[in-house]
Amino acid sequence: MTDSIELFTIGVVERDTGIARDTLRVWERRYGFPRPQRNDRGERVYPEQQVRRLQRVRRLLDQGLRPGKVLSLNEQALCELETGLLNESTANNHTVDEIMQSLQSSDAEEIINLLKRSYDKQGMQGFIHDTVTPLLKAVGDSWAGGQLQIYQEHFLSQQLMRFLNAEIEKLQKTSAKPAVLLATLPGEDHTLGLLMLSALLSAQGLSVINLGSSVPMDQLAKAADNFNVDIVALTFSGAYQYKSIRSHIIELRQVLIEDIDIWVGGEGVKNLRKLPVGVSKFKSMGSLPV
Amino acid sequence: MTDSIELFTIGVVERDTGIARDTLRVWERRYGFPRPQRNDRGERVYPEQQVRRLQRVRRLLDQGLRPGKVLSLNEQALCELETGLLNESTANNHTVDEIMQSLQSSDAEEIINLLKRSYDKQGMQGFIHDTVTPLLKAVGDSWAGGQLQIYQEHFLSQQLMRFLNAEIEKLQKTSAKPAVLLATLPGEDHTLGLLMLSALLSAQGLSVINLGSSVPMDQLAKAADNFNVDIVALTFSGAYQYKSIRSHIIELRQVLIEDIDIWVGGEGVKNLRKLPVGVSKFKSMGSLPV
DNA sequence: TAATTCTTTTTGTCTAGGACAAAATACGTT
DNA sequence: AACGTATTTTGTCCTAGACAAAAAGAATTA
Repeated sequence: MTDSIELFTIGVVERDTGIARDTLRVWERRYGFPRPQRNDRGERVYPEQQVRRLQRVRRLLDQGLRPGKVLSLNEQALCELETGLLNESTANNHTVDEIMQSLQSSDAEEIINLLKRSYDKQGMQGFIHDTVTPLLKAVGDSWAGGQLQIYQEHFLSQQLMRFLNAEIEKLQKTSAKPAVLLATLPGEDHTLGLLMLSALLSAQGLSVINLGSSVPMDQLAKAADNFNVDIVALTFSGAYQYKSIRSHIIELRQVLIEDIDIWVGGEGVKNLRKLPVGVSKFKSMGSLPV
Repeated sequence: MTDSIELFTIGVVERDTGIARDTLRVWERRYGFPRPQRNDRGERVYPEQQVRRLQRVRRLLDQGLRPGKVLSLNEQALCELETGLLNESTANNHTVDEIMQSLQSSDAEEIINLLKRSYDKQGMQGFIHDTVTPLLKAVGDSWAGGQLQIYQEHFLSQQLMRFLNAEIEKLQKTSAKPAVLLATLPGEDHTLGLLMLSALLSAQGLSVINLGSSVPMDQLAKAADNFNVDIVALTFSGAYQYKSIRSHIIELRQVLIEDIDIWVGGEGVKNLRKLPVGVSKFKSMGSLPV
């Protein structure tokens, strides 16, 4: 085998980390990291280790930390920061532990079985609240701790999405009322959260129209109008800045007909108090303002 | 209302056309198109019309034409070139027409019914090949022609995803062989294509592990190893940087064990000719190299 | 305590035109 | 027709500065 370390060009790193070229270069200039080698042409080439670290950095940034804080850290400080963000709320949950174990051993079948069993036992509300939510949290922590590969996270997401979609399909009632329009605004990619909500609402007999992620506001308004819904529900992940969330909500309230209620939820709106009239907040997936 | 034309920054154009910034700039320098305006900061801003044309240009490049030929053309010559290459494949398809109509009138129920009926009649292969694929094409054309709202496209995507996921869930067989790993590389978001493929393969009795979109290559290799699959299948949409697809495939071939076959498909690889040993291409969703 | 306003700092995106290798084409030979 | 070589085409990467949008901090109001 070769003992040369694998090296990646800036284009590859851009794709694999989701960080733009220009940003990679300016980070190097400002914070001293990443510090790629150069090939014979004088072009940046990034060793694998730095790419990995960039992926970890990105994870932290997605959680709301700022580049200035994260990028100038050494390895040890970065680790501490990561573990510091681990939520200790790992309330013992047997099912979650089992699923995590199956995930570690790449046992696809077992994961599916465990999910099904858990759902059959708990019903939709319990399943989402007591299994899926803590499971996702456990996955996030595990990833930050380096015990989980990205592909394992992807795999689990896909399994969950398929499972939820399949159940929604079964639950779907025609022309039930009230009708809910579900979406996230541009910049927000968390499809899984939407699906969870969609499943919950469907289970409660509501008619759900899920538009998926990254729907521009004008489109949202048009859709609400044309589908003739009673409620528009949005989710905001923690990465969203609360100030812009507020203004977005206000804007949406102005665009929509008064008759239509607005529901907002997700980590991003947790600390939001005063809301415009006609806007409700659901704190957890369990407590919907139905 | 404002009568000002909508203007897009180079970053947005990059996203919407799949053409890299640097490429957009160098085209401007070399061929004189695109020729964006400048804002007060001196930055390029592209009028909507030029973005549309860039998308058309991309289609032509994807069909094998070269930038030097296409970019220096005037509007009329471009049109002639396009009509010369027009696929006459707009075979009348009643189901597709019906669905498009329901989409226009925002009739959610009817869409679902039509999909189900079509699937029951045709089976998975026929459904994907004769309904979904032409439907997506129709949606694309309709969108390009400005007759369809973004939200309508989103809505249809969600319906299709749910439907396919539900069917896959039913079809799923445990420990069937051979096993296929499914994913797209980073930068490629077209989840729906993956789902279609996943459904087809499942219907043919294969065991499918779908990792979803944007999986870094190293993760793909690890996953293939840990899940012990026989085949890795990737899809590339037309929006993918066509130049880089080949090098990606070659890279993947080097990373994977020889025993594992590689399948590639999607609009992006349509015009790819020479492929490395151990790499197969499936042209349409119907013609899988099983 | 929570929302609003103002100021300062941080951060990502954009610019220029040159350079160069990889891919595609054209040409010449067996 | 198949292959090797020369030429053209084409995409990606470079530098270092600029600047607005976003976020944080400070001060004020309800």
